[in-house]
Amino acid sequence: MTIKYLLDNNFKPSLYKKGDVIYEPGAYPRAVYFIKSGKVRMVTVNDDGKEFIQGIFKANEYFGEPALLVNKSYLAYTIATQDSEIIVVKGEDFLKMLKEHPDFSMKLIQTLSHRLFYKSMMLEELANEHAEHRIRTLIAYLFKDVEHSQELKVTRQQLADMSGLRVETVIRIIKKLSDQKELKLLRGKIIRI
Amino acid sequence: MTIKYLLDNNFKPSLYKKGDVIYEPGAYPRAVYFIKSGKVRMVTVNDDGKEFIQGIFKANEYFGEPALLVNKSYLAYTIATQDSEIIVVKGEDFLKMLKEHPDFSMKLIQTLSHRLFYKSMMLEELANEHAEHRIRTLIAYLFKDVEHSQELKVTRQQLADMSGLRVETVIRIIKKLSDQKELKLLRGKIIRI
DNA sequence: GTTAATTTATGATCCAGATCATACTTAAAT
DNA sequence: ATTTAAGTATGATCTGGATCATAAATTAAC
Repeated sequence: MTIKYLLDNNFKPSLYKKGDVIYEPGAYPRAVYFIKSGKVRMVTVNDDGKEFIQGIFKANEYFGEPALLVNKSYLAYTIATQDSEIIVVKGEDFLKMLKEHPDFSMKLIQTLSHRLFYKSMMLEELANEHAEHRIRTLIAYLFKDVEHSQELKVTRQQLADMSGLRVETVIRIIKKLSDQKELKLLRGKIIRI
Repeated sequence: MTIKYLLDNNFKPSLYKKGDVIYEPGAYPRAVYFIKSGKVRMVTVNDDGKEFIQGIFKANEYFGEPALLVNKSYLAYTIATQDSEIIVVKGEDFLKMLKEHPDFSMKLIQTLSHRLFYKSMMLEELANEHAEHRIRTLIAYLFKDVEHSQELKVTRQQLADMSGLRVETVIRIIKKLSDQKELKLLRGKIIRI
């Protein structure tokens, strides 16, 4: 796995504290970021300060390549949502990795394809579907890595920031879905049935 | 360029007539589609029949790889918007191309990165911005390959289908932008100032 | 274990943009 | 050159979800 490869090749992780900004919009990309431990959120923020969550990245994932590869400045903030160890791989080293390891290159293509899938799905939702449908789709998507009768580790605010809705709306819809037995609520937590 | 490579290697284009459906949602991906000539639109359609334009592809571009590479069925329809010659490259052949031509692999990574950029930008718009802002951003994006005082070859309906708005709303906003001299209207056509 | 900060909850009001309806203009088809 | 279809235009009404306000329940911090 890639992180191990990097550590074996003497790349050192940097420490980011919860809340630290890793990069911000407008900055010129110089590196790709591999998460050894921790979690980050990638968000765009509009003029009113409203956040939209473009993605959440956790241990063993990486982020920041698209901007680097197309040589455009970042669109989003990336912020550590908990203390994290992140290996910052300089652009040139990343390109070398791609060149020298076709299997990694292939993996990257698949990763990018997955992200495109998610974004296409959400675009369709935001463009055409009403609040309830959006939340249903989003929850179904998030439930896919959650066991039965386990909880979703996501707040209503985060669901709002992923779906383009407001917290109050999300809260009302979750309640409704719970009434319709599509999910369970346990002390506020959303539980997969 | 890739199309030339394919033709030189004896891949033959298929003909699709205007309106022909190249693939549809749910179908299992078996190929990647290279456009020799013509144009296609990729659209998702919701239960009410409302379309959302996920992308427009023209000569020398290709489409359909993400679904193939992550091995998931298609989300969208792809429809020829004019008579088109399209080289249908079977999955295995496409994978072979990727393996044998690292430069192509690199190009693909960049292409996917570009598409991600566009989708991230539009997600932010659909999630957080009002109609006028969305249309401004979208038009600015489309104007980037349009000369000064040249027209945008896009209808109001298409702008609506790319922005998640309704035609009437787009028409009203375009009119307003024209009043504000942000663009010119010539017999209905949108002209870059 | 107590205080502070998040998160969840719920009602009341408001408004941007959807929807409906109808007409005009431009481009395409025959 | 006409008919037909597609696209643009504009007013009137309606509505889903935003916004505002206020409080209760959890969780985190000290």
